[in-house]
Amino acid sequence: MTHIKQYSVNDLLKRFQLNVTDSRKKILQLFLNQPEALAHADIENKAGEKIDRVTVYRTLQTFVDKGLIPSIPTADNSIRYALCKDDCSEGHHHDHHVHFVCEQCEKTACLDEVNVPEINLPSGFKKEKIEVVISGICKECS
Amino acid sequence: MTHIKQYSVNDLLKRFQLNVTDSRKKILQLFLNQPEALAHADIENKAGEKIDRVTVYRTLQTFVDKGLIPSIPTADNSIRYALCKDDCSEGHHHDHHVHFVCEQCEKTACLDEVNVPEINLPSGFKKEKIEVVISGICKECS
DNA sequence: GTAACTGCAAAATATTTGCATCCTT
DNA sequence: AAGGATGCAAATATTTTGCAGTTAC
Repeated sequence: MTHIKQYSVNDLLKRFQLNVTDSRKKILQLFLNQPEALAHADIENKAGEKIDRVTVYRTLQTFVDKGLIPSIPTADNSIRYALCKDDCSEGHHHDHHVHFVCEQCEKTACLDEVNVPEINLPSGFKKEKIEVVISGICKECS
Repeated sequence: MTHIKQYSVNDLLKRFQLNVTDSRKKILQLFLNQPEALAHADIENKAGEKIDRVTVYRTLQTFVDKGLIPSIPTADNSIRYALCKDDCSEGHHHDHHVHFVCEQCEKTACLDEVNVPEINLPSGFKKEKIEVVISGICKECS
C-alpha cells in the first residue's frame, strides 16, 4: 500500500492528469499538510495568499471529478474534503471510506486504518460505494 | 419493534412534544406517504398548497432537533430527510442508520432492515452515531 | 499556438433573521 | 392569556455563470 504523502504536489497532480497550476498546488498542499478534512471556507482562508472563491469551487470540483479527493458527506450540510492516505491514483478509490467527525472540535478525519465490514443489502440493490460517517469524540478531545 | 406508520400525524407530533399545527401536519404527512427521502425543495412543492419556504426550514429544523426525523448526510451537498420506520419516539434514535442513494433515480431510502456491523475505532475515539450511506442502483432501477 | 485555467463582476440560489400577526394549548 | 408558530420582507450567504486575460503544455 503506497502512502499518498510520499508524492510531491506536482507528481500528484500529474498522476491525476491535471495541469499543474499555482492554485492547484496551493490547495493540494493544504490537504497534504492537514490531517483533518477541510470545508470550503477553510481552504479560502488558509491558503496563504487568498485564492479566489470561484477558483476554489472550481478546483475542488475538479479534484473530486478526477478522484484526487473524495468529498465527505456530513449531516449538517457542510461538505468537507479530505485526502485519504492510501494511494488511489490508479483511478480507483476504495469503494468505501470511514470518516470521523468530532462533535467537540468539529474536525473531520479520514480513518484509513479502519475497515468497513461487509454489509448485506436486500436483494435487488447493487452497491457501488459505501460512506461511513461516525460522529463522536476524537482522540484529542477525549 | 413498533412501526412508526401506525401512528397518526397528530399522535406523532404529540409524542415528540411538538405543538400540532397545519404546516407540521402537512410536512409530516409527506414523510409518512413517501418511502424515499425528501430534500428541502421536494417538501416545498409536494405539500399540496405551497408552504412558505421559511416555515419549511424551521419545521425541518424542529423535527431534526426533536429527533422526529434524522437528516441524511450526502456527499453532494443536498441534505435530505426521511422518517425511519422504527419507532424511536422514546427520545433515542438508534445510533446508526443505513441509507441508500440510487445513482440512477436519485432517490434516497432508509434501509431499516439492514444491520450495521460493529466497527472498531482506534483507541481514544468515542463513537456516538454511525451513518452509513451506500450508493448504487436500487431495486426499482436494476 | 491552443486549450485549459484564473479572476473579476454579476447573476442566480439558498439560508437566516426580524417582526407583526395568528394559532395552540 | 401566553408562548409558540407562521408568513412576509429583507438581509446574508452560498454557488454558478460569462467573459476577457493569462498560463501550462
